Amino acid sequence: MREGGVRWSAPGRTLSLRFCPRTTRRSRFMQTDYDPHAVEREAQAYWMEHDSYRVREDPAREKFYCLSMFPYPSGRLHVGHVRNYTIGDVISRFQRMRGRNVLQPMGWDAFGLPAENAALENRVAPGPWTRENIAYMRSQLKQLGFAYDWSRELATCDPSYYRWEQWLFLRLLDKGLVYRRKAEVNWDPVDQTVLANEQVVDGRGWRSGALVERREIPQWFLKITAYSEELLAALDGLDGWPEAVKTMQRNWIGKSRGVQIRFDIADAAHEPLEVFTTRPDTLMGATYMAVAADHPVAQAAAERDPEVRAFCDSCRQVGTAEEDLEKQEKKGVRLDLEAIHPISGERLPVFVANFVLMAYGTGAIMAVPGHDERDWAFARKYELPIVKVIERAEGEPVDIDAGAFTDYGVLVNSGAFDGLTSADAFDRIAEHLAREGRGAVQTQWRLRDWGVSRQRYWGAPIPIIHCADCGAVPVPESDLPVVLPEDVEFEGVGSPIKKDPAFYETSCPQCGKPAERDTDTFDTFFESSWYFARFACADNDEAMLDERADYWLPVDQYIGGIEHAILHLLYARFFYKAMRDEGLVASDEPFRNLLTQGMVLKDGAKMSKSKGNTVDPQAMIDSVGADTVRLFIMFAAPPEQTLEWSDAGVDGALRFLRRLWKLVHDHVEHGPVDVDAGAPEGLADHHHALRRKLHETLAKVTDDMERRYTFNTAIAAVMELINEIPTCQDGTAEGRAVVHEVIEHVVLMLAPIVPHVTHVLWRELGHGEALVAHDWPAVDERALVRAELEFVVQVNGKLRDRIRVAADADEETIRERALAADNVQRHTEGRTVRKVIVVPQKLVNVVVA
RNA sequence: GCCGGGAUGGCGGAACUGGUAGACGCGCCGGACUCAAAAUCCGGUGGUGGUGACACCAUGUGGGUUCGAGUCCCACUCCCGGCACCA
Repeated sequence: MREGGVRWSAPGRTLSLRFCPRTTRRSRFMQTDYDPHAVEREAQAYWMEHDSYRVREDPAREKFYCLSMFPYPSGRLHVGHVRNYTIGDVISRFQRMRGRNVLQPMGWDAFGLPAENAALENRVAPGPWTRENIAYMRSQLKQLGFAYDWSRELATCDPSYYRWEQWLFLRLLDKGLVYRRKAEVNWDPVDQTVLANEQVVDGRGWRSGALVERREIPQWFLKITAYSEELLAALDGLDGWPEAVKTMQRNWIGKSRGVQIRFDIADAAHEPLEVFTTRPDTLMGATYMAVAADHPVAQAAAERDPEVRAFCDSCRQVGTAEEDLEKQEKKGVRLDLEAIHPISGERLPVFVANFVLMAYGTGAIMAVPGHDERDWAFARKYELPIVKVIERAEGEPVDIDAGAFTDYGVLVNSGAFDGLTSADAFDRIAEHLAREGRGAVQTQWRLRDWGVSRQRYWGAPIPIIHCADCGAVPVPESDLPVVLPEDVEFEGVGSPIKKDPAFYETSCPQCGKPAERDTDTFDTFFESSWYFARFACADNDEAMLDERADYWLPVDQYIGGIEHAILHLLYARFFYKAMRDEGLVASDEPFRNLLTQGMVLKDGAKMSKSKGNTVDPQAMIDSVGADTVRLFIMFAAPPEQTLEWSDAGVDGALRFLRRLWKLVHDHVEHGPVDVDAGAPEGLADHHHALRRKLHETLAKVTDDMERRYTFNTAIAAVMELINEIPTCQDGTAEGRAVVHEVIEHVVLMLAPIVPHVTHVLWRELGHGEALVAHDWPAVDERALVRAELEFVVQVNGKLRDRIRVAADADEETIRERALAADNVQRHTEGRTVRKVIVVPQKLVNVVVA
């Protein structure tokens, strides 16, 4: 049972001696000095012995699912992890004190590239390497005292985990949400292998140094685009998400309304060119066309013209990363074709250009250099005409020679459409084209389907068998999981399972003839797209999810790095909706509230081994203890902001905990406290003042922890409160009782942040029941009463004086007192008072001529 | 290149809804304790001028709105995150 909130002078209390430290079990004398390691050992032993963080589903209690993004087991925790997990732990512990049934699980995002790299470097297979890392990092998390329910731990590299995503993949395949097509990868022609984008450095393979080529291979895709509309619309309902993240996702999904226009080619036998534009109002300014290097028109031209062929080949000598493509110098080659403008009938040259992407829209564009910056730069370079067709509605006329004008405006040089606004012209031109059968209004999305095939070893096998006769055949459910062999030799490049007949040789489930398994593995975002659901029922080997998921989901608070704002969070949202439509979960969105933490920097730069500016949290835990690390990291900056690491700041945190320890020690050493002497009624002024400060602080800290998540200001407020304690150490029983109330509340308020030291201090304060079972204290409204208020007085917005007035003074009185203040008199003397603005509780501004 | 974010003392940061700029901590300076040092405790600490009361300047840069701007608007500089195969 929980001990109630701390109550002071409860009516009818007969025992006035609140505690007797000398008779408390275990500690006859409190340690004089703060010994973080002894304290942390004791607290952790208690939690383990009592299984304090094990949670069970309890429909009678309000649940709170608090989740931090699980780590990739790279070997050791880094400071970013410590920050992420401390934030999650503070929120979890706070919510628990608020009476919620809190689930805080932890697991391992265990598949991924680094294990393969480590395998090459150290000649350890990815499996054992990963599991060793997990064991070490788990011990680190335990040392940090995070309140995880370890019984739910999972690792995505375990077949008991990935079998269910193989199962779901086949369900989605069945449903038509999975398909196979060719798609481009980074190909290293020397190592004969596919490279990840990060393995392409300046266009070359990181190991071989060879120029990377884009190459097409067959891959599996998930139809995330089937959910484009819902993924976009549902963002509006995610009130608990940061605006910045929602904006990024909206832009990523990129819904746009435009017109698909057909341009005939002068050679009547030629297929027409289809383009998509969001600016049909600029159609009359189109002076040339451009197609992607992979566009059939460019490919056909390459057959005829060696120069075009060379250009198209050179376009392939770039990785697949959009950043690389966009940063290239805009180049093109003119084709031996002319397009016909659908309205003017003018002939337009057609280029193949490296800035047109086959993956977006139709792979062809109409270029309007007057009103698009890229088109403008390209036109300048190749001396193509630039025509102004949009004019500003008012103000200076547009100078098209200085640069493209991309705003909306009024049409000029557009024949029958002159004088229309851009918005009207959009509709009129779209109608015109539709009538002529040359175009139609269309919605275009930037979002592309999710390619999930990876040509790598250390991932979950894709449960498909390729049969010469039957094609791609799903592995029967009864044969799942397809287990990844872990006892492999990992040397050189290429995936071991692609060379392992024992893995890939099998028979076709349909016809029984010899067939081969798919040797690709899933993108690791696949695992991280549903792990949060599996934590609800990680032990179920009969089903992916069960009714426990209905109790815990959705996640009430998700915490992770801002770098996951788009990909991970969008894939997880998509997965959740797909799982919902499979009847696996009951809600629409996986994460009700999202907190995106900032990076941790050292000397103004991201920590990295190459820069040699890393901080190892383990060394810190070893020297100053977990509580100090937790305290510093929460005090140094609010969670969403980048955090600048400071060793000096760590010392400051340790010093604070020593002071706190000493404060409690000295207080306890004084012997029992008569708490009734601190009854709120009739306290001396300075005692009432401290008590008011306490309850004001409690109100602020509660708000900071619950609503604002600004733990740095919560800690600062507690420090301020502690700094006021000496005002009441006056040797009176009343002062001592108030100080006692303050100290107990300080320990409670700090409990979510520094759980070990507060656990021990709470016991030293004479409580038989552990702090972990205690509720968050309540604010005593009676303590907040003030007789007087201070107002700041400004003259013309500059601070000139301060006045104290009775709390219930009316505005007229405040105004009079403000005008009468000495320094206000000096600044208003001989000038006319024009206006007096009174801001309640705060300030008076006297406006003079 | 495109999308998102940030910039406040010597440093990390505070100022929550347009209302006291610099809370809290670090560092530094001075003092106490000590044979001495460390640790600890007490006091001071944005800049300039003034013995002082005070005054002026100051939130990346330049403009604007307002009685009042760190906060809102416009333009720019630099830094950070993401860009679909790092996680």
